[in-house]
Amino acid sequence: MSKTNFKILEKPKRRRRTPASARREILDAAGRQLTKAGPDGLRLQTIAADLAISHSSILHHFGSRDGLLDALSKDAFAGLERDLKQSFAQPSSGDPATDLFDKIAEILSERGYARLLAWQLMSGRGPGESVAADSAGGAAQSTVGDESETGGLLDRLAPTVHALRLDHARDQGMSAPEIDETRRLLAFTACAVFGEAFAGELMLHASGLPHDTDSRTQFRHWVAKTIETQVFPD
Amino acid sequence: MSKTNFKILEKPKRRRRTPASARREILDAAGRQLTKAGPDGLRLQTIAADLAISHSSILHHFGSRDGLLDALSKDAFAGLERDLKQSFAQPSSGDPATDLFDKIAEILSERGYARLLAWQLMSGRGPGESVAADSAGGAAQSTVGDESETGGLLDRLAPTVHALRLDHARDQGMSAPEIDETRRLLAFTACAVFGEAFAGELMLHASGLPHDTDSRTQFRHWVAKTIETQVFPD
DNA sequence: AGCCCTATTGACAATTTTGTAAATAGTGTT
DNA sequence: AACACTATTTACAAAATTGTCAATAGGGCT
Repeated sequence: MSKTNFKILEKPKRRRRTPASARREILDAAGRQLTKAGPDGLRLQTIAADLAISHSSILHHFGSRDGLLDALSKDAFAGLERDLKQSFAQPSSGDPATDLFDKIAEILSERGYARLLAWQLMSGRGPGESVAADSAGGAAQSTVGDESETGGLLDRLAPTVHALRLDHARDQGMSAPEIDETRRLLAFTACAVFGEAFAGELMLHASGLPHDTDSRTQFRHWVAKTIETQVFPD
Repeated sequence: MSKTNFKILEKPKRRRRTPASARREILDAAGRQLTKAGPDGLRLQTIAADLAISHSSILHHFGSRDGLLDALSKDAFAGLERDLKQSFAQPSSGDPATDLFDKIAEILSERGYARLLAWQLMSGRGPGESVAADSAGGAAQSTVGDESETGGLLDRLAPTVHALRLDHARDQGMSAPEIDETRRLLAFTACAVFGEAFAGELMLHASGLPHDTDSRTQFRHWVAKTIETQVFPD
C-alpha cells in the first residue's frame, strides 16, 4: 500500500537524562500528581503520562512502584526539612516568631507538603507508624531512619523556643514556663499549621469567610499572629 | 479420587441482609479499611474480604466502585454531623466550651472521621467542590444534601458563638469583637482540631512528649483549654 | 408446603496496572 | 569514527481490579 510515511519527519527524539535528574523529575511529577489528583493519581501510567515518558522508565529508576513511593516519601521529608531549615536560617523582617510561623505555613501549603504528609500518614509509610496490628509482616526493611530525624524536629526545636520563652517571661515579669508546656505549644502549633495548610481553604469556606488566595494568605498571617500570642503571651 | 468431601459439612451458608444493613456493613468496612490501610485499602476485593463476602455483592448494592466511594463520602459527613449534633445537644459538665471542643476533637480522632475527611479532601470528592451549584437538583439521591449542610456548619455556628463572645466581652469589660473575628477563630479552631485529630499523635511524638492514649487525651484537653482562652480571652 | 423476590455468589469478560525482556538511541570515550 | 554504557522505549506477560451475568439460596408470603 502506498505508505505515506515520511521518514524525514519521524522524530524518535528521546531525551536522555542523568539518573539523578530523571529521578528528580519523576519524583516531582509524582508529588504533583498526588497533590493534584489525590492518591489515585499515583499510578505509574499517570505519572509517566505527566512527563510524557514510558512507565518502564520509572521502573528502571526506582525498581518498582513501591520503590518509587518509598523514595517519594523520603524525598518529601528531605525537601520539607531542607525548606524549613532554609526558612529558619533566613533573617526575618518584622516579628521573628510570627514571620517564621508564616513561612512554615506557606511552605506547607504552597508546595504540596501538607498533602504529601497527609498521604504518608494515611498510607502508613510515614514516620508515625503506630505499628498497631500488621497482619502479615512483610515490610521489614525501611532503609533509613527518617523517623528519628523528623520525629525529633520539634523536639530539637524545643530548647531554642523555650529559651526565647524564658526571656520573654522575664521581660514581662511572668513566672517561668515549664519546658513541657513549650513542647505542648509546639505540638499544638504544628497541628494547627498543618491543619491550616491542609484544610485551611475548606475551613475558611465553611466559616463563610472569603477563601481566595489573598484572603487565605491574610488568614495565615492572622493564624501566625494568634499562635504567637499563645507562645509569647503579653 | 477418594474425595473426602462430607456434603454434610458443606456450609453454603449465606447470610442474607436487608439492603440497608448490607449497605451499612459495607460502608463501615470501607471506612475501616480506609483508616487502617489508607486509600489503597479502598479496593472492592479488600473491603469484601474484610466482610467475608464477594466483591460482586458490593457492586450489587452500590452499582460501581465510584458509587461506593460517593456513598462513603456522603455517609462520613452524615455521620460526622450526626455525632456532632448529638454532642452539641448533650449537657456539658464543667466548662461548656472546653467540653465541646473536647468532644469534637474526640469524635474526629476516635472514629475515623479525620482520616475520612482527609481522604475526601485529597481525592477531590469532598465538600469543597460542589459548593457552587447546589440548586442543580437533578440528583435526587435519597440521603441528603450533605455538602451544603456541612459547608455551612461553621457558618451557622458563628452567630451562636459570637453571641457568647459578646456576652463574655461585656462581662470582662472588653470592647465588643467583630463577627469576622469570631469566624476566623472558628476556622482556626477547626484547623487545629482537625490537625490534632489527624496528626496529633505524630506531633506529640515529634515534640518528644509521651504519645500513648492517655497522654493523647490529656493533650486534647489541653488543646481545648488553650483554644478556649483564645475564643474567650480573660 | 410451595412460591416469589432478591441478596449473594461463582465464573467469566474487560480493562487497568505492574513488571519483564529485548531492541533502540543518546552521550561520552577512545 | 567506532565503541561502550545505559537511559529509554516497544512489545509482551502477569497480576490485579472492576464489572457482567446467570445460577443459587435465604427469608418472607400465601
